[in-house]
Amino acid sequence: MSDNLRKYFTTGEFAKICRVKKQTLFHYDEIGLLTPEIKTAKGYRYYSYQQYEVFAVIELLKELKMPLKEIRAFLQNKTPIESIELLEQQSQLIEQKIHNLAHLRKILDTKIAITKNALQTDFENITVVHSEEENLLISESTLDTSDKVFLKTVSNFINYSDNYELYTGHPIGGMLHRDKMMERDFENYSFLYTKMKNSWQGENLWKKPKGLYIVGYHIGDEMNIFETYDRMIAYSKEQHLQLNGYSYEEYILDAVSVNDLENYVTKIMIEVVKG
Amino acid sequence: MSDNLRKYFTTGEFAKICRVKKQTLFHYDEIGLLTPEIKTAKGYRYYSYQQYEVFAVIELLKELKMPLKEIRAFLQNKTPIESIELLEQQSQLIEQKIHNLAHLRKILDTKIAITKNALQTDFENITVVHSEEENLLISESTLDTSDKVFLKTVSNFINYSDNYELYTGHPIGGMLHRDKMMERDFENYSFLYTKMKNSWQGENLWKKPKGLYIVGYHIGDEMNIFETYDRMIAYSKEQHLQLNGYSYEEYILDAVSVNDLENYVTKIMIEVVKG
DNA sequence: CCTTGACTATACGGTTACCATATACCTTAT
DNA sequence: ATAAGGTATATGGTAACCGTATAGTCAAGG
Repeated sequence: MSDNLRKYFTTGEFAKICRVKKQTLFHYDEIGLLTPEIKTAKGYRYYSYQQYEVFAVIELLKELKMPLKEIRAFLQNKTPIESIELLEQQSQLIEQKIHNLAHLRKILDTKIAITKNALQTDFENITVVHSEEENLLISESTLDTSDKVFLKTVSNFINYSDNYELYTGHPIGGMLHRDKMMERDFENYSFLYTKMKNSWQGENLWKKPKGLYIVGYHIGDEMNIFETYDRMIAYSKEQHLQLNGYSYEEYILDAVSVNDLENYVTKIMIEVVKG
Repeated sequence: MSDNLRKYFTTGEFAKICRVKKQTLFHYDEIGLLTPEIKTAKGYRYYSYQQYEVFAVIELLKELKMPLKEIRAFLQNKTPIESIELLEQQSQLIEQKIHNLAHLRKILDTKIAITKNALQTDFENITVVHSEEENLLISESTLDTSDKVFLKTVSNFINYSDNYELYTGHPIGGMLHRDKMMERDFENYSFLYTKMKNSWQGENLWKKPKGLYIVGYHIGDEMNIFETYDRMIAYSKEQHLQLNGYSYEEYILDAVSVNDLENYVTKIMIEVVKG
């Protein structure tokens, strides 16, 4: 190795330090992102160990999803002040990302909890349970709307809950009024809803009342949900319970945890009173 | 719209809800990741609003850098138990990512602080400062080593500090012994170092002693660093200060914040005693 | 000094997850 | 019935690489 090549890494060595493929360094050289400090007449590349710092910054910015072109533009043309500005922006961005990841984690944990719960449930049994008050986020009314308006409402609802980071992993359910149930108009939901953390206060909030609910599970296509409603209504009569307010329907096993429509499970909770 | 197409979104509508391009949904259909619930004879796609939940999960897993193929495999072939397992893994993974991002942020903030500091510094002035004890992580000895061994040591040092997440954004500096300074053997570092948080305890720790240091700044290529050393040594004589222990050299402006080698700035701190 | 084995560079094709655009077709509102 | 606007398919392009083949280079040992 000629004298002025001392203390320089070859591409392979430098790649090992950086924990990337040689290819990646070739690529970075090609696009002018990170060129070796020395390039011999024969085309051999030599990197100084100080260049590792540059590589580390590239990696960092890449991790934050900045395109290589932008990283190059930044590295090629900057003053210390511009550099500080960019780095401060990125620092902020990291904070946002952490926040976002924490939110994603909450969603995952909710989904896990719901699925675990479903696994311990006997879907054949109809039961009566006492439920505490719950906070629900609800859509605009979807009662007796045209399909078009219904879709618009769904769309608004999803966007709203996404915008305000209100989606917590709980499924989007439907509220069916007792009257519609009696009319066997099972698809005519009054509202869509999704569960909120109990502390949340805001617009479009619905307090699902505390009290007695008949709980049943419908397995398979929602098309046939009337079958389960029939069983539950029959049960209510046996138990001398009167339907009251709304029925709350939500998937507890869906495409995320099972394969076929036949295995989907919808939980149905109908508000009732003794009488 | 035929009767059984009611309450379904077209590709464009669904794309809007999902905040992606239609193209993306075409793509997902093509690779069998998310196929619309209904496809007419004419090839028109219709998505149910429940499919949004599936899309949301896909997005989430994608965010965690899972390849679409794997997401598809997961969605196509699973039991609730497998599903829970995977989601729990991902939840863990998010924790790691958050941890990692927090670390990246620390690195950024350190670099910002260093650069800001540099901007307020007059590089022409040589000063004497009293410095408190500092924790440094140091490499194996690089004194009088061959170039090859030196490079191996650098490589080990970088890997070590990366492995243990000890890289905090502080530059990798060099420690030059007084004797080598006097011999004008300016490239013969005894150790490489990088600054640690003061709380850190572990192997390869060096306590940079508290006491007096002559501080100077070298602008440009390190090749000519002897010029700055000469000025500093002359200054030490004027001030009746004796060189003692080591000189600590580190970049405070490098390729990350300035463009050309000529604008790089190396901070030099030489341990001294009155005498 | 020459050979040998390990390493290097270049080139070319392939991959993933899309985006843009052109063309032809379909739907719905008037 | 027609126009406006939305849809599907096809094709080509992009980013940031990875894999592999080929040929050239280096450096250590005999």
